[in-house]
Amino acid sequence: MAQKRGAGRDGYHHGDLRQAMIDAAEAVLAERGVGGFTLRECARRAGVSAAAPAHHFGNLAGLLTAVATLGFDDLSDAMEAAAARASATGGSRLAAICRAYLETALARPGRFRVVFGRRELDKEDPEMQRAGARAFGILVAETRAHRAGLAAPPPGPLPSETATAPDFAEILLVWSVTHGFTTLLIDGQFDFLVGEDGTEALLELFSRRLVQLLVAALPPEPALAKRGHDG
Amino acid sequence: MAQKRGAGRDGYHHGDLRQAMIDAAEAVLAERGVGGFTLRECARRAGVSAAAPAHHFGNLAGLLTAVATLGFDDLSDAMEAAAARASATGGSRLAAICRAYLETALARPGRFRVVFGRRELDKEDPEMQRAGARAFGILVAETRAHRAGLAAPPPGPLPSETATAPDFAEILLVWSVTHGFTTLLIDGQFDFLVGEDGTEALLELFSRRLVQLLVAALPPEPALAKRGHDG
DNA sequence: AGGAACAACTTGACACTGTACAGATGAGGG
DNA sequence: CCCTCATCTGTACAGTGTCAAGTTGTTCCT
Repeated sequence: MAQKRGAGRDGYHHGDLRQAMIDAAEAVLAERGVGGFTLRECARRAGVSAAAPAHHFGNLAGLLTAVATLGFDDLSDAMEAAAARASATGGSRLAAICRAYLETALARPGRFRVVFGRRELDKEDPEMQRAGARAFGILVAETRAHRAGLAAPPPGPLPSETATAPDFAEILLVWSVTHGFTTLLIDGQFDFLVGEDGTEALLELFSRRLVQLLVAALPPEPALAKRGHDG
Repeated sequence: MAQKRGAGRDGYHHGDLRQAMIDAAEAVLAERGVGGFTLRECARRAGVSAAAPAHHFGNLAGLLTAVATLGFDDLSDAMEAAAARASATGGSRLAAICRAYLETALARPGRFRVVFGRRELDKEDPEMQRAGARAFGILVAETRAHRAGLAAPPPGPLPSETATAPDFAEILLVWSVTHGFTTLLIDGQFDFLVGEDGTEALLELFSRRLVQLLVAALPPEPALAKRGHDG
């Protein structure tokens, strides 16, 4: 019974290999990065043979997909928490979620790289699709609420035809700025400008200046308040 | 003698293996993508043993670095050509280089992924540093010219202390938007919104709406005309 | 021209990788 | 109690990047 719940290993069966593999994957990503990521190394850390994970994840892509799902949900959690905090202190929710996006990626760059395209994932996986849609939904809702001048987005499900919405461009602009800066920073493209220890300064620059320019670039559209969600 | 110049293979020595390997690398990247990229496969296509490339590139990272250098220069060439075309037709040069960035990446997504971080490169390589600085320099110059209201950036070398320049944020904003949109599109993050065949529509959306919002977000600063380059 | 030095390439090996398959193991349901 | 079946092991295979030692051809010096 300690077998089914604990992380330990009593005998032949592991008990909770799926979770153990995911934990190991996170650790390997943190230590070695996505380049040094290996299925066999994860299995080794979980104290299990190289072929064991196949039953739980199918193949390498399956494990990475599970990690990516976690990554999406972490992104969502961080953005929601940041938005709530901003509401409490009277700050801009939209600016808060952009900053949270960047901070989450910086906290776990390996995982972030798994989420966004580095290696092949199983894009049909319903759990990952749900997690991805959730994160994107936050972006949509907060962008709309900002433009409508609302304090917070109204509750409710996301509209399904986002791609044809009149504010599609504004939404993608917010995502592009945030994702672009994050990616460039994570991948070290700013290193030749500020050195490797300039991350803190760049984070400040992003929060104080980039996001300000972005937020100012979004034309207000009070009509969206009516549509808001579900429109 | 046909040995030193041609791509053919007469005897023991190849003659121009370095270029042959780069060509093969580009082909493999185009066919199989960065995930299916392999040093041995490139060597096979160049008609050479697996260990042969080591003498020219050191290791895999060396070959990828050479490809990345090409990618940076292609980006620069495309941006310069687009800017010149925009000047001729009276369009916005800044908008043109943003679109060129996206189009270049879409034309060769595998190479673009090599340039921006997927696998480990030799970041100390002087040729790649030069190519990267050149591409970034175009971005800096065009952003400044745009804000200064100039038709084109004045000739001259780039200022060296870009990172502390007052318009650093504006420059990074342009890069972030363009790079972010490009990365998200290339990595298929928009697929769940518009399907896989919506690329053309997204390119239009980017050029007509995203870039417009971006360009409008950049506050004009005529004072930069004095500084411009070399300031 | 002859030979020596040297760069370019091959061969063979090693330690890895992901994955497939057959077999061992043990938990839980009838 | 035993039987089923998910889970895990062991082994194997093709393929990877890289290294060391040996071959081959060019080039340059005398």
